[in-house]
Amino acid sequence: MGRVSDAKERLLEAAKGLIWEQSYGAVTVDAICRRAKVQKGSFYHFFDDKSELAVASLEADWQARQPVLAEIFSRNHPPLDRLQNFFEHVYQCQKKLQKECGYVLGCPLFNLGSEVCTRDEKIRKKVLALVKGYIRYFESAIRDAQEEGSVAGDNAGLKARWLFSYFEGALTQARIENDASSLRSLGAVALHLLDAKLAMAA
Amino acid sequence: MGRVSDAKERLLEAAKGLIWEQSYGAVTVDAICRRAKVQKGSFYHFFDDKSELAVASLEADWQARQPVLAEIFSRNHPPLDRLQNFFEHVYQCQKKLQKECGYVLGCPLFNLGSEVCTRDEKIRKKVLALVKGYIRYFESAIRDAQEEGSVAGDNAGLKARWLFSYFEGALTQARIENDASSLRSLGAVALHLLDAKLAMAA
DNA sequence: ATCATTGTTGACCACTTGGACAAGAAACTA
DNA sequence: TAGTTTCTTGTCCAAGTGGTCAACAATGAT
Repeated sequence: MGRVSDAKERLLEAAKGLIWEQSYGAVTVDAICRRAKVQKGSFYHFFDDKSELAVASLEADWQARQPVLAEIFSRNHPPLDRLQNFFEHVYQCQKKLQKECGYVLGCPLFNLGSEVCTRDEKIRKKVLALVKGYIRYFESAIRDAQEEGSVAGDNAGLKARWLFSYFEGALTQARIENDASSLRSLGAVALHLLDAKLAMAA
Repeated sequence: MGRVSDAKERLLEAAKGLIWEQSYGAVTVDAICRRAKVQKGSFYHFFDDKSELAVASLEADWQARQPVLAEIFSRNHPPLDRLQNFFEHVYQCQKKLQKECGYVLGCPLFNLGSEVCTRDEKIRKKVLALVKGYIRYFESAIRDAQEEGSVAGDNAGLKARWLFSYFEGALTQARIENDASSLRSLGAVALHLLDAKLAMAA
């Protein structure tokens, strides 16, 4: 088996944190190693370069979030509740970030994706794959809502994309403003956008 | 008067283009100078550093866009038409970018803003100021629409922010996907989001 | 115990980076 | 014409960059 170590996990965690707090381009390999308490030699033992680490860190983060997402979007909950709970969850996360690290950081996927998409095809592809994952959660909730009649129409795929765009736009704006308060109404606006029967109730 | 030159304008233009196509962090002072065909010494004659150039370039770009924006959002046009025309204009711009440079570039303000907002307060402030400019255009159109009865409610400020979030989210997603086609329905979704009386007509 | 595997260390390198600078060139002014 | 201001040029530098490497250390297998 050889020597064991959690250096790889520490690198993934450090990269995720630094890139989210700053940006992909602003974070150097040295800085990642410093935060992970790992020598640069070890870095290159585990990863070819920063780009590969970023992709791995996106995947690790996605995997780590699965339990929470699966619970929130579980079919045990009424479809519109799933969305409301998801948005509330995001709002709480961003508020917590603001309190703990001083910044509303927005969405790590979109931050990174929009930064490097014209220059790093691998990261771009990975971001797109994970974005699709989120949209599928949205879509299934919307479809179920449409089937039970709490949302109009039968275009769940389209509406999921609209909603996701609004969601990401709001997150990015919150990041730039460094103010999470506008995210409180994410769920209410979502109902509006979806043409929900109980619109503006929440 | 001393020696005259358009090097400053060339630098502004080069910076705008490079940062938009790539990202703030990926663009070096050398690269900007190369594209602008200006020596580095001249760069530092006009600007203190890259950050200051970026701010100046945002401002120059905003000024240059004013005539078009003023016309689109002129009170001569019916309020909902203003929004429809604006979104159509953006769609055409992004399609043109895709054709001419190979990439859908999204919004220069949000791209830059979300990248540097935690590390460069001056750029962040400038981005916020210009964002506010766009939202004010939205708000005035929405308010006029509400007054003439084509949009429900009296919360123009709020709705302008919702719409802007959706708009920016869609732009960023188009950038990451490198596909402008989803921006075609910007206007239609906007009517939906605003609770417009003639929703989905366009 | 020895051995292959796997992870660690820190020195090392070529290259790029932002930025300073002094000398010169172009324009306008007196 | 001489002088002043503004812009240009090319060189130079210290610091930081991504990335390599060979020697070393821990682990489990035989």
